[in-house]
Amino acid sequence: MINERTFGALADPTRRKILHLLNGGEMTAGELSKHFDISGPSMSHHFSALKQADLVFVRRDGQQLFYSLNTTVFQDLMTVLMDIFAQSNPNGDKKE
Amino acid sequence: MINERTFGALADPTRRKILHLLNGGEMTAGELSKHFDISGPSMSHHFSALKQADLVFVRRDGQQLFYSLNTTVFQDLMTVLMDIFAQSNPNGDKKE
DNA sequence: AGTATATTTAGATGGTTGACTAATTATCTA
DNA sequence: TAGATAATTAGTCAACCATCTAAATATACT
Repeated sequence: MINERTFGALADPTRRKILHLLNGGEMTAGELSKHFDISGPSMSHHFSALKQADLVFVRRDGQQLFYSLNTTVFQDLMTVLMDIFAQSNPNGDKKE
Repeated sequence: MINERTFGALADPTRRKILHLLNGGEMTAGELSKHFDISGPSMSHHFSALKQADLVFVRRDGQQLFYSLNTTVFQDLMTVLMDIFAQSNPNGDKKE
């Protein structure tokens, strides 16, 4: 699920805020855009980045596009970070 | 601990591989560089990015600089990702 | 001091990114 | 079909990023 663009997508604060907003449930592009002082096309660019990063799902209902979190990527991200950071270090194997 | 450059630093595959190598314990800049087909100065640039992102520590011993993982950032990253992705976050104990 | 080794800093270059305005596509309603 | 609304795509531009070579800095050794 995680691809080469996933971390890059997370690197932008606007996109992290979009994801955070989607935490509360799906929202339309327009609703999301209202939370930012950024032009519609620029917002669309961010939505595209999030889509390509597999971080969000999209569905259309009439004129509106509803975005929602792809929460399965969350687990994948955790796994990747664990792989990078969880080390066989002094305390690493301690059970509690 | 996490700053605006942390996610950006993680967005580069070379830097993720550096971090993964450091998982096994501290290594010198030279040792790390041997694992990549990238010039020394470019590697140094990546080390600098990782330092500014608070992802690694550095210590000098003689001519050599030893890099090691800053594992506390791991927890911070987990917390931030949980804040973004974990559905319904009533407690809101954020640590950013 | 002089030389070798380890690493970073400086400067240049091509590619990527984030922003904008203008134009286009998709859909709804009359 | 025409007009309004929602959102994206196209085109542009400045800023940033990853890379390189060359030069500089820091340390060790003789």
